[in-house]
Amino acid sequence: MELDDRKKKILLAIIKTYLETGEPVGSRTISKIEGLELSSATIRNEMADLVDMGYILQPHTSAGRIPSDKGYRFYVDQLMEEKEQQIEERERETDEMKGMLIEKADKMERLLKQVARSLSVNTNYAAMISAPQYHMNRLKFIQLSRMEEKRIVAVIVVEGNMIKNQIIDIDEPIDDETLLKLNMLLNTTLNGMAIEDINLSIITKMKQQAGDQAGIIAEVIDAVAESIKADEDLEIYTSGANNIFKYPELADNEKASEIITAFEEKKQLTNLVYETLSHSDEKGIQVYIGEESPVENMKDCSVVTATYELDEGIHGTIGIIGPKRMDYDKVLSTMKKLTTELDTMFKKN
Amino acid sequence: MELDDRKKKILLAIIKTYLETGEPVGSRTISKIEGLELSSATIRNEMADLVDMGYILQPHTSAGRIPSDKGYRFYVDQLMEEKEQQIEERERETDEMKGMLIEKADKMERLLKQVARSLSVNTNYAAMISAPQYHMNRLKFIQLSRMEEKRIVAVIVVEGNMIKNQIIDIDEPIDDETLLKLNMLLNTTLNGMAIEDINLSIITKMKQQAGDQAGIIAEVIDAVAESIKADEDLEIYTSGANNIFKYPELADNEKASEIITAFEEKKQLTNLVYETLSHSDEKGIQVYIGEESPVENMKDCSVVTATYELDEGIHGTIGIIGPKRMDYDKVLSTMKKLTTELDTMFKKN
DNA sequence: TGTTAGCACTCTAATGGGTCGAGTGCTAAC
DNA sequence: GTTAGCACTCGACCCATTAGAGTGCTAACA
Repeated sequence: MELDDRKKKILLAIIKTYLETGEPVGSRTISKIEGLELSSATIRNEMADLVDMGYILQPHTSAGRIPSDKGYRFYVDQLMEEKEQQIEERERETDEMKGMLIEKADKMERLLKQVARSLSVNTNYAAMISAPQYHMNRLKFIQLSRMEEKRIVAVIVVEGNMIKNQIIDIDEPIDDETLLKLNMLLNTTLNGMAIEDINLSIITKMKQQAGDQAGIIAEVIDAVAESIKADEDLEIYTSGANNIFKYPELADNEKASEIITAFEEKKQLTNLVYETLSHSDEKGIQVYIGEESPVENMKDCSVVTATYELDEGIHGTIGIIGPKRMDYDKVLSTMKKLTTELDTMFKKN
Repeated sequence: MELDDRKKKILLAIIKTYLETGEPVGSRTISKIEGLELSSATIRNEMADLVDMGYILQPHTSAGRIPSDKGYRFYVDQLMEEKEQQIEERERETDEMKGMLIEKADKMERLLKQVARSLSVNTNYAAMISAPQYHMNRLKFIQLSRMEEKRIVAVIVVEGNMIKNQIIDIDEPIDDETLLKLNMLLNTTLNGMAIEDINLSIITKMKQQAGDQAGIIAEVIDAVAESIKADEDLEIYTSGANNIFKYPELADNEKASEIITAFEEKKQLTNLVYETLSHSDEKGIQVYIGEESPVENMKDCSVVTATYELDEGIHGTIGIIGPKRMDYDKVLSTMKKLTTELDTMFKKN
């Protein structure tokens, strides 16, 4: 069977009505509301077809219909196409929502928290944001300083001005000259290098150049290298998890517990971020409906994600988690505006 | 009316039974279980008295009784006294729960997360832990390095080896000599000082000593001072918030939402930490029952907190949030063990 | 051949009565 | 002061009934 024009119209009408009311919609409702001017009986026949084709579901025999995942998918794809075509309109809207953001964020962390908060407050869904991923990025600056006699602090700055610290305990004191030499060596060798490209052979080469294979210098170099390579946990900030209680279909104990767990053990969200980043070239915004979700605990939700760009090659992810009958229209707009705003904001800094 | 010995016994029996079953307990239950050997009728009379005195509640006329906040308070106080007296016994137990903790934590952050997790998993309640407060603490080391021509990175180490970073943009280049001088000045002036004691007059004095009231040096000194004084958000890690869904009395939408919100907007937990720290000299562990809770959103829970000591004057807080009918006995033991273990662990490092 | 009116049918949600059982409060006797 | 005994209360559960929304099917219509 084919999804002809009339079926499409009816399907969209069903979904829109359901998004508004949250209740199964019957044939009479559609027959009245539409510009289609068809009787409820006709609608019923078409609806039966749509059920067969898997776009809508019948909770039980004598109830109305609700959209299936496939139905939502159809709706969202439709919506995305429309969005594409009204870019000029967006310009205007961007101004309207300026107030939505972000007073003055001195620190990245605070900014991210604010963004998450603003997202959840504006949409009434749960929101998350990941700190930008600088993993693929280049070293910019390394500095070792002696803090105490047998203790060095290493400061490592990465492109994008993110800073790592590491305190290194050494077995015997190190003199100023050696420290200076070591600083020079580290900087000349490593600056400008991608973290990924730092490997054992480079480290060995450094040790050789330092002329000391076994002593303190090797020790320090190893510690620095380890600290550089150390996989930082991907920082993720969340906001508005409590919003899920506003939607009865998510608010029962079991589902709520699953979602809350996912939010708390950021690990699952981390997967979501990686998944999003790996697809980020395709399109700005991605929508995962129900079973499509890459996060096991969110199979009953819809998840909308987008990437923002802090700087060449430094990406982060924002996401919204809500019920499947989410106001996709609003969420997509909000996401699009927000990412654009973030992008321009970062370009300025 | 007075709480005589028999009433106490009955009250305790009621509370213990309720803690086990979670259901209102009737007079017959008590009359059977007890070593008191009283008939249910007698128990009933005593129970009526206990209701009058506010230690227990009657959900409705023909139901059993449940403890009131006042009742729980009585029970917990009782329990705390007992705990005091069995310190020697604890030695043995400490071994048993070694496995509970903590493999090898390279970073403070990871350690704290592990502790929180271990707490929530072991107790089946929600858990939180605050990073140690180093606010009242002393500066140990300051280092300015030039990163780019007009950009300096400041590294500030505080007692307890906690590190702050600050990138400072300056208007014009700074030469090596000045930077060195500045480093010396900052370290000689500020090292060993409590952060609290750094005030405007000290900063002004530094500027005078540097011999430059308006130029780059003043600029840098100001930036460093600001960074030192900047109030870091108190870091709080949580775990097992989803545990609240295991307790029906907390799992309805409204209450769950409140608790989850408190966990997510760490602000309320911050209050809890401050409250606990301000009382920490009284006693190791504190129990807040229902209305006693300093956190508005947790009026339906019980909250158990304790402080740990990382180093002289550096304290943190751990907390457990659960239903009022919490297994106080177990929670108190776990807390006590954990704080001791944390204390010794930090002493070692 | 597609559309529609009509009607029997299905299923849920809501309502109300009836029963059961746990537990109380009170009284009278020990 | 303690206890046995008993009437009473109240929620939990079960069941039958009803109302209403919505369907699916058939037969008639354009």
